[in-house]
Amino acid sequence: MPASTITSRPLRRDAQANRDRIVAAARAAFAANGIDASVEDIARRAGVGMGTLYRRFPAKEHLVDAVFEDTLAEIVAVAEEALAAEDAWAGFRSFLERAFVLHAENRGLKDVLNRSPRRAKAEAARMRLRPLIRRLVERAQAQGSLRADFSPADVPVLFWTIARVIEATSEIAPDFWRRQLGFVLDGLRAGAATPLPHAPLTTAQLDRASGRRP
Amino acid sequence: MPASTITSRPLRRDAQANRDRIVAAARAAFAANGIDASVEDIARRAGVGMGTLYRRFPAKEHLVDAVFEDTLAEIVAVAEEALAAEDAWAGFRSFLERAFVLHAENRGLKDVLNRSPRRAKAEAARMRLRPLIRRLVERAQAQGSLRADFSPADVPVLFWTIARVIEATSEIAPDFWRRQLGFVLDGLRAGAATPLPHAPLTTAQLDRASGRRP
DNA sequence: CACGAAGCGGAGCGCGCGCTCCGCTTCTGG
DNA sequence: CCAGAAGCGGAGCGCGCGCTCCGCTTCGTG
Repeated sequence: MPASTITSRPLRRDAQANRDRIVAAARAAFAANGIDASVEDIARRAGVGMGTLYRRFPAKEHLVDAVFEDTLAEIVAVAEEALAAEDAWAGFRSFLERAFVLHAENRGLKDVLNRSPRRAKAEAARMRLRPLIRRLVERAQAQGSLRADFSPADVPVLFWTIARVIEATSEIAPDFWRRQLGFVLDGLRAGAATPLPHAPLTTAQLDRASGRRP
Repeated sequence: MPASTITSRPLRRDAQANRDRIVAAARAAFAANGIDASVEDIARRAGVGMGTLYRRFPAKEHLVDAVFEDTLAEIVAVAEEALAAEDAWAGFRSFLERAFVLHAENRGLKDVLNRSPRRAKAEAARMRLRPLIRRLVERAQAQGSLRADFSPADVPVLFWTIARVIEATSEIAPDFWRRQLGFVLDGLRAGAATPLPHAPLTTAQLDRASGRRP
């Protein structure tokens, strides 16, 4: 995987090396400090000046896209693998667990998935994910293991909640989120179901809720 | 309730009126925009200058304390009332529900409860709350309704998670958080219990997790 | 090897934040 | 009623952020 994008002539050798160092530094910074890691910090870690960084990535958002492209693809892959499991409950559960491991490894991931609309790459990933999640849910309900009143639209809500736990505890007890997920999963089994006091979010509501930072 | 604090001579009449308007404006601003509402915005809403505001409240934190004192007391009261219920499960549940209603009504509350250490009033409220929560939990476990492996230290985690849902949805579907709480509560009933993959947080870990903003 | 295109560094801008400073205004007790 | 204590407004400071600009350096091709 030699250069940036396919368009435009290849970069000069030194420029390409700098670009790689910038992406690596950004990956590390975003993983450690979340998406709010400062551009200046990233440039310093990469050993380049601000000008260099901004010629390659005209806005911070481009940098974010470059860094998280792989991770987003990985989430999709995790969902696809989960669909291949014979036991639908195990698949559903493994999708959640593996997706949260990715969150725990990279503090910036939750910001990319939730924050501010028009993050093109993240939007694309969400679109690819949506039908996979629907099938994971419906399959587990058909097998009678997942409660019938659970909705695919509840999955993003699970992400909000567990990501919050990871945010609070990842440096203190990195696996603690598994406990909270345990409580929730116990509440999602068909046998545990009790009538719910509220309907799931509609797709439109979810879209609105996923891009808040007024 | 005439003046600011008992200490020092009473304020001049106009000054006291301004103080009241500042607190009211701050309450509205924090409720609507969270604790990050700007001081300038608060001064504008109150119709006073920055100088006026800062004479009365030498730092934003003092303003926060003044505004949230009542709400914190209310949470404690809610816990005490919940302890008076005969059915321990109903008490536990009603404590959570009423505390989350307060969160939903005031976007700033979660910031006050979680953010940055040494928020004196909030710390005091946490201390008063801790034994009440312990009794709520142990009582419900003794009655056999709450799963035995739930720990009082898991209650703050519930607050993190449901507060996150409220943050995302309060303007879109103000009661939606009740759905997520429903899933979780179903997982907390004794009958739903399945072995958990992680121990609860220790008190020290909770303290460290409750003051993050690096 | 020389020279133009490409790349580079980092000082500095604009913004919004919490907060300060100080010359002017208003209340109130004797 | 009037001095002076108390209160007041808002321009402006320092900070950290994302981002820009431009004079200098380096690459690599003819």
